Order: sequence, then structure tokens, then C-alpha cells
Amino acid sequence: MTKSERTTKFILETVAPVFNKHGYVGTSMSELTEATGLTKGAIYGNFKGGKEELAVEVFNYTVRRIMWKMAEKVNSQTTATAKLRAITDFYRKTYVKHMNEFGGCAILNTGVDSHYLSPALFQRVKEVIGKLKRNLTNIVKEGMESGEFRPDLDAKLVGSRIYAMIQGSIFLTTTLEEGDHLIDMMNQIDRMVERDLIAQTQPQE
Amino acid sequence: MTKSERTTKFILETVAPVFNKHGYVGTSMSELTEATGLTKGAIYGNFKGGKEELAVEVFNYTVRRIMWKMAEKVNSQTTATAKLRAITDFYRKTYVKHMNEFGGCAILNTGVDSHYLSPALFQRVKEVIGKLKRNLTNIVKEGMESGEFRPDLDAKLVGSRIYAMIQGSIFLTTTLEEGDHLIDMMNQIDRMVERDLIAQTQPQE
DNA sequence: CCCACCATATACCGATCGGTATATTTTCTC
DNA sequence: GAGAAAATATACCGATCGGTATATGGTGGG
Repeated sequence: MTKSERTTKFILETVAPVFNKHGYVGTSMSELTEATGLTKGAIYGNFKGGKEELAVEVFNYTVRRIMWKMAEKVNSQTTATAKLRAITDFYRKTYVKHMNEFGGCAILNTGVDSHYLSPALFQRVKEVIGKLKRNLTNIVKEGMESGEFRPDLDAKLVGSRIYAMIQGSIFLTTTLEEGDHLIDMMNQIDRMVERDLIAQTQPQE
Repeated sequence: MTKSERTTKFILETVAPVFNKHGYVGTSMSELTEATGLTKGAIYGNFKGGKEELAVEVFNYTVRRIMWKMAEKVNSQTTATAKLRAITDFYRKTYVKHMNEFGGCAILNTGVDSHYLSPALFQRVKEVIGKLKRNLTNIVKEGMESGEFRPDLDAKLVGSRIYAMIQGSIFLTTTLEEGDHLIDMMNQIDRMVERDLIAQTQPQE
């Protein structure tokens, strides 16, 4: 790994929480030079596309890192139930901590922030949300095919719903600065999986 | 109503969607003069506190108007079940349309946007969210006291949860530009009320 | 170890930022 | 309807914005 590659990575890492907290327009180049200790020459040298390209790459970098962590936990599970549980556990344990250090959720913040301000950035957010929704949907489908889940589910709807619940609780957690909201919602999702998704061998006890 | 009062109101109305779309820092005074057709002199004359005071008053104005509309629908109902249903109906019918015209949800956008950038604005968002959560919680309590709902509910938790679900679906709706997310979530909340909140006279059929 | 090249720093650009002092017009009161 | 007062327009402020051209310095290949 060459020196300049390390610099590029260093910029991405250092600048990510700044962008996340202050938003795309709210972050100035001078903030970035201050945060990194570098000069504009260095930053523009590594990101020729200017502020917008930098913001997009920062977003990609952040999302890739955190999604990788989640995928690791999820893929080590075999059943759909366990995978969904791994996801709620990830948000409960890993993601709350991440948000505290990072200054909130990049997807939520960037999604709201870039709308009407940076088409390129906004497009990327849409794609990432689409991917996360698809992941959830696929797990539900998997569960349906294996007989683990009820066969009459609308997998896409369930996936979207779970993701909306997650993001809603993230919004309350960061805005009210009360982590309970996320925890409670993850409990609620677990409960929902158990009651509405898992195929019940007998209708009732 | 004097002329200047009408001007003040005109500014608030005209400027509200601009602030909502571009955010606090993303909105420049020149955008506001352009949108209103007025000059800086007029705007600063009506809002001595400058951009931040204007943003706060715009937020208050917007929230008050939309919350009033919702309260109207809710207060015309007598039972807790009907009140919750009035709320989901409000989001389904009135709020989706409002967001289309307005450029999204002021609470979500301002909450994300003002964090780390405008303490005064952020504080107001927290207060408004607190109030909306409290409204929901109080309806749940009301239902518990009337015997309409199960007596063993954690009203505050239920209220928060419903609000988080609403906001999560709003985020997906505006970011993915697909209104279905909000509709589906409102259906889900209705279902949740019926199954988890309403006291069942017999445990099962 | 040297030197060519690439990365970073410096200095600077015009544009725009939020804000204000003052001139001018409009509104309201009597 | 005249005049005081309030509201709006105009002109301007220093600071900072994102971005760039060029000078300087450090890195890595031969």
C-alpha cells in the first residue's frame, strides 16, 4: 500500500464523521483541512472531483465498512430466523456504539441532507437503501422457501417494513439522544418475526 | 390584521418549503429574497434575529399548522381506538399530500439537519417530537383507563414505538420517493393496535 | 543514491455568504 | 390628507465559500 493510497484512506476516515455531522453543504473545505491537518492541495489532489466527489466517496467508504461488519454476522448464521436475529443484534450492540462515535447514521443523515442538494450523493443513498431492503427481503424469502416462515408472506413488504422500523428508531435515538428507542424497536422486530413470520405448527396452543 | 403582519406571515409561508428542502445551512438569504420577491431589508426587518430566528419561526409555523390539522381529526373522535385510527388516516391521506407539496417532513428534515448546526432549532425539534410522542402515549393511556385497551401496556413505550414507525416510513417514502411505504406502515400500525392494544374479551376464538 | 515524478503546500481567484447602515417608500394615526 | 412612524429597498461590509495555478517538497524506481 503506497503512501498516497494511505493518505487517501486517511482522508476518508478522518473526514467521514465531519461530513456526517454537518452534512454536505454544512461541511466546508476548511473544516476538512483542519480535521485532517492537510491542506486543500492535498485533498483536491486525492479527490479531483472536488467536494461532491469526496462526499460520495466518504459515504461509500462509511457504508461499505459498516455493511461489511453486518454481513459478517449475518452470513455466519444458517437459518433465516437466526439471520434476522443477527441483524437486530447488530443494531443493538454494534450500531448504537458506532453511531455514538460517528455522530449518527450515515444513511439517514445523508439521505435527508443530500435530497435537493446533491443528486449524485442522493442517488447513492437510494441505491444503498435499496440494497439493505433487498437483503432483508431475501432473508424473508429464504425463510419462506425453507419452510421456516409462513408461505403466504409478502417478502418485499416485510423487508421494507423492517427497514423502516429500524430507521425510524434510529431517527428517534439520535435526535432525542435516547438509545432505548433503538433497543425497544429491535425487541419489537424480534417479536414480530416470532409471531408473524415463523410458521406456527399449530395455529394456537 | 395589519400589513406588516401579513408580510411576516407571507414570508413564513413562502420560505417554509425552501428551508425544508435545502436545510438550515443549505438555504441562503438570497434564495429567500428570490422566493419571496422581497429584499433583505424586508426579511431582516421582520426577523431581527437573522437567519436562525427565521428558521426557528418557520419550523414553528409549519409544525403548528400541520399539528393543528391532525388534532382536529383526532379530537373529533371519542374512543382511543378511533383516535389512533384517525392518526394513521391523517398520515395516509393528508400527510402524504402535504409532504409532496412541501418537500418532505419538517420534523425529520429539520431534526437531521439542525443537529450539530443550530442548537436553537434542534432544541425545538426535540420538543415537538416529545409532544407528538406524548400525544400518542396519552391516547394509549386513555384507552387503558377506559378498559378499551389491555391494562398491562407500557403506554410510553407503545407511543414511542408508533412514532418511530411513522417516521421510519416517512424517511423511506421521501427518500425512495415511493408513497407505499407510509401506507403500508399505517396499515401495520392499525393491525398492531387491533392485535396488541385492544383488550380481547376472550384470549382466543 | 540520484533524479524524475508525483504528492502536498502556498497563494490567490471571483463569487457568495450573513449581516447592517442608511436612504426611500409605504402605512397608519390623527 | 398631512405628517410621524414603521416597513422596505439599496448599497455596502468583511469573512468565507469552493476551487485552482503554481511553487515546493517527499517518495519510490532505476
